[in-house]
Amino acid sequence: MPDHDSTALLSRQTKRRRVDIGVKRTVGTASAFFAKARATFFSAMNPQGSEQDVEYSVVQHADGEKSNVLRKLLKRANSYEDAMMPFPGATIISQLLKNNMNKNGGTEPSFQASGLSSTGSEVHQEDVCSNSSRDSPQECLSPFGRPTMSQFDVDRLCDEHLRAKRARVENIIRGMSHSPSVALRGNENEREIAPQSVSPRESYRENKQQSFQQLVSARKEQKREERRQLKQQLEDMQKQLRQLQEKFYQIYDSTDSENDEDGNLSEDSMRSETMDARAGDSVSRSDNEMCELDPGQFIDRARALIREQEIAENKPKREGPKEKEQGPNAFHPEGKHLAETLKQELNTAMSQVVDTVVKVFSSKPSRQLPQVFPPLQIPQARFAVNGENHNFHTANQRLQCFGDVIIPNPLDTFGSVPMPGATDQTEALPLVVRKNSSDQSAWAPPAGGHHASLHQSPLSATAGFSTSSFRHPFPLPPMAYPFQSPLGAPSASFPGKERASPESLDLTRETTSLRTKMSSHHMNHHPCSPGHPPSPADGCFSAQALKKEIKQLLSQEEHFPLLIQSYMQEGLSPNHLKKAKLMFFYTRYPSSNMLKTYFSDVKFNRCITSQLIKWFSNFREFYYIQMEKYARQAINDGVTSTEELSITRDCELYRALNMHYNKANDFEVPERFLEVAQITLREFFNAIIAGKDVDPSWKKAIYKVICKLDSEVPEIFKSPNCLQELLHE
DNA sequence: GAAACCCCTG
DNA sequence: CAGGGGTTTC
Repeated sequence: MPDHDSTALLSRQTKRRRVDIGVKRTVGTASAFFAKARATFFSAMNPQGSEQDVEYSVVQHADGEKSNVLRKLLKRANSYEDAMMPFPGATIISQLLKNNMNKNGGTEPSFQASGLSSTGSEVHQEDVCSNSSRDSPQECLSPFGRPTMSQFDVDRLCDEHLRAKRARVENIIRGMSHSPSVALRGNENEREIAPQSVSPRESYRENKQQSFQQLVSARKEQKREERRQLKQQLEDMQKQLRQLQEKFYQIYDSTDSENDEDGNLSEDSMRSETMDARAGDSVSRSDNEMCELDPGQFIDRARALIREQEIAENKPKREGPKEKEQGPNAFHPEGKHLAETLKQELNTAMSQVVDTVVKVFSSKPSRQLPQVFPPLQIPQARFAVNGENHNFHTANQRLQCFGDVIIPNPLDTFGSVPMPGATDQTEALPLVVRKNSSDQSAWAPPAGGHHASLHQSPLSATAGFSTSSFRHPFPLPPMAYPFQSPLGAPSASFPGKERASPESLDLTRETTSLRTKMSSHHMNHHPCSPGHPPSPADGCFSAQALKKEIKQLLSQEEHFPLLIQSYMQEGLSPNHLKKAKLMFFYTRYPSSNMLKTYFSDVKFNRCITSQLIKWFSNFREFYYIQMEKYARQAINDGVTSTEELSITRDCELYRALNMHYNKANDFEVPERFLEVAQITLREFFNAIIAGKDVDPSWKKAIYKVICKLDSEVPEIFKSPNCLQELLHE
């Protein structure tokens, strides 16, 4: 027997790994992480609702400003905390007292408007006062501008002030630990403590104010704590972003070492090519601003690139022809284009990460920010393109060039990013996680629209469009994330999904491979903007240009073996499974070398090999089970001669097999398979008739026969796109 | 002893 | 279809 199988050890090793790699766990952890961060974030930011409105209006409407979102958020977290705590020793109580005194002075129009901005020095004063008011009461009062009081007045006021303060402190404590109603009763008690300090009417007003202040204060304290947590989490995110940056530049350099010394240079050169003066200015300024903050700088860079891409998109007339001419031109050497494409793709993906992080914070509108914080529309804007959209092309290039391959995003190397649960993903993920047809419910975005399919195209998954990536803003690493293209049952499985994105029908027939439709579907249907119907332009791109670029890319393979290899799929997709099943019609016992030949788009490792072998092992298992079953059935039916056993395309056995390996029945089963099946059936029949089935290993003899009946698998199966070609025939 | 294979289970 | 335990083969 040839070495068909290597499952035992390999699978033992790899399967354990698969279990550890579980997507769900990663999703869940990341989800929890960011949900927490988001909650904390909003809690901390809510007090500044008005300012935030402005901020996120900018985020939504001015793409140019989006680049700074995260940095601003980080900055705000800091500045807000700074404003609240100008001095480490400033106690919350002293702030509360200060607020009360401001109230009494009638100088505080609103908490948000002036409470923070005007408190710096006053808080200090209050702090000093609370610590040393007996020694220098005037200092406490000086902010109120009454330096000419007599000593008696000063003493009296100070005394009153201290008593009132004590009462307020007690109230504050009560207020912090009781409901508002309870706090109100506490205020009433306070009147007994210091009834003589103010008139009943004033006292009532003051108490009212105080109760409000207590609520505000308690909330402030709570928010401060949350803010602290947020800050910590943001720091963690910064750290992760820094690592992303490193990886980014690492890849960046490797893809563009031709004319660039480092990532900055290459980026600058890119920018100079496509940016106009205005945008260039802002980006440069942005970059300068970000020099102090690495992750922020990184974010800005990624976003600036996106912006320049968008700017480029707005000039299709100028940019399109230019792109097309540059390929053949000497101005752009062979491969430069690919490098550019890859760079843009990298940048796009990076900014998706950033967008996703921001979106995590923005996805859950808070009470205070009901409408001013809509979901970002970045991805859609980015992919709502015309035929010249380079970015879209690059996205599709990957999908097209490698057919059903899951192209690991260059961000793969972010596997080292210490995301919780995101272990070193170098092996395949769960082989075929879901079935195409039976799992449709998983595809359809739930009513909410926010828990869209977990099955994303590699593009959308890594680009941060999807809920899945939404849950792990840092793209699920290398993740040979199964590309759920329903090629297996195109006609059957599509309608339901297409309903959600009918615009994908706009795709030109030329490129309407089902896979392309799927990719388009995914891109159009990212849940980032559930309430925003995708633009009809989303699915419209130039098939010609696409094909051209695909050819160009393919022709450059030999120049970029490493790049191409890095774009090879690290996992097996449902389409690979379907392909394997079709191949089973030709070969029941493929060697591992053969598998490597016919699955050349897969980056083979032990796991992949064993996985494929296991697939065929499972195919054989089903095959032989059917044979045995049918043979026994024939015997029971009174068949006595193998001559009576024949397999036609009408017989039950064939239908069962066809249903299993060719479910959609869109592949014409080769005649040879019928012959082999018939031989197998007769082998089983004869063995059973001869009573060999009493031997526990009686099937082995049959296996030995059948394994010699393998025939050549057609060359077309060596093509990564063989499914499209086969099914179009 | 490792690899290949078989068988069973979920 | 994946996983794992048991058995056989080399």
